[in-house]
Amino acid sequence: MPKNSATIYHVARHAGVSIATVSRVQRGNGPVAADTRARVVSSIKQLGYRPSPNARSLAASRHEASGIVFPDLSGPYYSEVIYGFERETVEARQSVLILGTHGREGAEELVHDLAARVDGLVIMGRTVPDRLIADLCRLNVPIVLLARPAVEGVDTVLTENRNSANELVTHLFGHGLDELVFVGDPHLSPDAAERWAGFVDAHRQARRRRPAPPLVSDFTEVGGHEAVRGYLAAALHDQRLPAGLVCANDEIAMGAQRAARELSIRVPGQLAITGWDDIPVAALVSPALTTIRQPMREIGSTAAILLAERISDGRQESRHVLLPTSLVLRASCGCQATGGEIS
Amino acid sequence: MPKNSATIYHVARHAGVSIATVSRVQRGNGPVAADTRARVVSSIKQLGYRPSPNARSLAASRHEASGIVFPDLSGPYYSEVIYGFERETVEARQSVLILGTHGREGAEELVHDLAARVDGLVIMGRTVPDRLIADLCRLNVPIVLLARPAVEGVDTVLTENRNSANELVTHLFGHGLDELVFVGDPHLSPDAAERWAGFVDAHRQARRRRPAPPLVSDFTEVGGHEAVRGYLAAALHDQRLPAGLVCANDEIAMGAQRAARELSIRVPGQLAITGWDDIPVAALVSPALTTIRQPMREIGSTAAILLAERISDGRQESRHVLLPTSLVLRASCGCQATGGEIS
DNA sequence: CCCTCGACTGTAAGCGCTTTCACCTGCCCG
DNA sequence: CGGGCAGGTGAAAGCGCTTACAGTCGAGGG
Repeated sequence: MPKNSATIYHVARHAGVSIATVSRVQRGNGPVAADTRARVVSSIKQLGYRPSPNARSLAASRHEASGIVFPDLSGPYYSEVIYGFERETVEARQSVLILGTHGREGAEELVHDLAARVDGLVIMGRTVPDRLIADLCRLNVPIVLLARPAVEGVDTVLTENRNSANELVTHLFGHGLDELVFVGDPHLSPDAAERWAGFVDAHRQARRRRPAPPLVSDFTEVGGHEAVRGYLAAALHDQRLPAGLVCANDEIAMGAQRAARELSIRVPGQLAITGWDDIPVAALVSPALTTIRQPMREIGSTAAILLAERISDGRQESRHVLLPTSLVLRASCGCQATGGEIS
Repeated sequence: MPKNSATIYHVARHAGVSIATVSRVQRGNGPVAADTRARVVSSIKQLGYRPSPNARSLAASRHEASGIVFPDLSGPYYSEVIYGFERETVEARQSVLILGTHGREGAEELVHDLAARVDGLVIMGRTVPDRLIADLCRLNVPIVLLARPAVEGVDTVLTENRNSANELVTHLFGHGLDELVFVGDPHLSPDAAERWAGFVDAHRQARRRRPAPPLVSDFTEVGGHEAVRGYLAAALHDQRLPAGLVCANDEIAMGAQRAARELSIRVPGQLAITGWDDIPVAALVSPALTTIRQPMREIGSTAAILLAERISDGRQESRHVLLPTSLVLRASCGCQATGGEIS
């Protein structure tokens, strides 16, 4: 029973060559005579040799791995981004390390640890303080930031927010919906801030009254439900129901729908509700959710590609990718369309 | 500008000690005089030293990392399991590597690679062939299997399936629902096979006619929708609608609901629909889905704990954990309850 | 006063690889 | 027939750490 796997020395001895030759065969770089190669290859197979990634990393000072850092790992948004990232990264023969900070105490230390184990890092939104980013940059760790305004020296992947929000709101105005309320917290994420800005833009461009301040909610279904339920109950009491709720993401919108259902408010009859992201269930709920589609997997895969460029091609100048979004019109805003889309 | 981070040698020189002492201070094991320690600690801080995980792994032959392998990374089920796993694993000061096989060609090689980078592996269901598991066992890689029948020499985490399925079906019989159809593919996963078995059990125990064979579907919403839509359309034509659909997971059930809606079949009025897993949206759709709750995060965290036991405590005998599930009664089976639960 | 012992500390041998350099063939060309 | 030149190959120096093992030194006991 081979206690632990064979090393390069075992292979070398078995094939009657030096470890240098084994290394060359296995990496496929240096010149090796055909018969020698055959002998070594056969030994490798017989002994079931596989090089230790650790030793290799140490000697070559690269890791063949990249990491991705999230504030949290739950919910469809993150999981889809990870999906795209993992797929692309593994395709490039790199391992994937993930880390959720979960608002932990020692999060910064964990990120540093992670950074020491990978060739590059993708970091989501405001997961970590700017100082940490700067630290890592100074250590020459390639970094790609997701959904976070561009920073000097690192790449970023963003999705269009402001114009799409404008477009969405303008569409709602077109339905004759007048008083709209934004649900979410612009301070909680750069994305949300942009969406709120676009919301305000649309009002200004349509020469409407300045909209009410955002109905503050975190980005969960439960948070959205709670905020919206309280708000709608009061509005119902005052007989001043708004015409529509523009939610900062789909989960809030789902919570809003639930609140409306509980209060017997018809959607979209009495109240339009829109979301953001187009998470998989948005199309399945009833009424189906009008929302802005974000290419979530593509965010992940784009980040992976940018990172790979930095790592292998040694690109230095920073790139900033802005991915397009699309307005997905469904029933919840008052459209008859069940799945129609306008890009 | 420090090109790359400081090594143990830099710290040693800076503090005027040997690298052994630095190592001792930093690992906190060997005896070190208080003042020496202070000096070294200060140097470490000043130079921003952090030990290279690679070098450490190589020297100590452990990785301080564990890996998790999935067939796919999309959908709420996997993401929740990963959530639980990541959380627990990071808590134990280990890094987390993830790998999705996505039915790739070189998947086995990738798993082997992964195995070489971690201290232990969690593997989901039938993601990889038995032979690979055996290979890894032979290499002394600690392994925890998820949702997969126990195998000699490795740990497993399972959830209760058969009895719960029985209980669910019996409940449906209680609603006076007679002809039930199981939707899913018992051959695709051990879990599904058990659920089907429980479904059959319930029929036998209630002395009913042997149920119709499963309506085959993969585990996605789209797959479920397609299978169910075709089936229901035909059933509608023959005027032989079944009383209920027992879906192998919630996503299939969501697809089934959509199909029913499209065909104007009332749920639960004309057709009861149940799912499995209790994914977050199950409670939010309308009608809310009756389902069996699986403790998804707990599956992940339990796996992490078992793995940690194997790794650090060096436990040898294999353990098999069976996690309980609970029947969650909602509207889609005909219950009035909106969120009631029976454990 | 010498020896023993324990608390510290340093030396050095790996861990398993990559990579540089030097060396050794033949072989071709002048 | 000698020199140059590749293509092959091996020796060896790291990569940055951990960890025996071997010192060193002051204190305490015989």
